[in-house]
Amino acid sequence: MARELLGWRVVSRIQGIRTSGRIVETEAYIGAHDPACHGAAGRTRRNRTMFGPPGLAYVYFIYGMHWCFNVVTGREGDPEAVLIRALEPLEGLDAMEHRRGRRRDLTNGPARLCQALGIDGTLDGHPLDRAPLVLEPPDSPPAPAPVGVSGRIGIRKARDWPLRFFLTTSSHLSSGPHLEAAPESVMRP
DNA sequence: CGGTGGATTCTCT
DNA sequence: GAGAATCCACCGA
Repeated sequence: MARELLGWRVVSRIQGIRTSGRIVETEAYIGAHDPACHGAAGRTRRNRTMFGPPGLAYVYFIYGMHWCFNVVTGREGDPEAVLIRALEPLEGLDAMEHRRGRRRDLTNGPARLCQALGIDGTLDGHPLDRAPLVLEPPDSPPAPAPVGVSGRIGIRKARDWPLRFFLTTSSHLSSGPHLEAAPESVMRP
C-alpha cells in the first residue's frame, strides 16, 4: 500500500482554504511484528486509530511540536499504516507558505506537510473519503514513474527494513542528512 | 553544504 | 522520567 499510494493526492479544506499535494514519499509500518510500529506494543490511547478499519487518518503528535499523518491500511485489529512523508504541492501554495512561514520546503517532510495542509490531531480517526481531508486516486492511467526503496528515516528500531518508497524523479522529497545516509540501500525495482 | 543542539509536549513505563 | 516515525536556527568551511 505504501508503494501504491505514490501518486495519490491529499486534499484538505481547513478554515475554508483548499490545499492539496501529490504523494511522492511514504513509509510503511506493518503491524504487531514491526518493532518500529506504534501498534507493536499493543493498543493505547495514542495509537488506537491504527487498530481501526482501513481508510482512516492516523494523526499523531511527536517531539513536542509536530504532527504526522498516516493512512490506516490494515484490517480492523491489525495496526498497519502508511506514513505520508512528502508531497508535491499542487493547490493553495499561498496558504501553505503562510502556514509554514516560508516559501520553500513547504511539504518535503511528514511534519512540514501537516503544517502546510493544516492537518492536526483533530483529524485523527477521520475517514479519508470525505471533507475536510480526502485521499484521491491519480488520474488514470497513472504515468509510470521509477520508485526508489530505502530504509525508514528518523527511527531507531528496524531502521534498515526496506519500507520507505519514493518517486525517484521528484524534487519534493524529504531532505536532510537522512536522504544520503544509506545510499547503498536504495534500489530500483 | 554538513554537523550540532534546542524547542516543547505528550505518552507510557 | 525517558524518549519520541521532526524541524529549524546557527555554526563553520
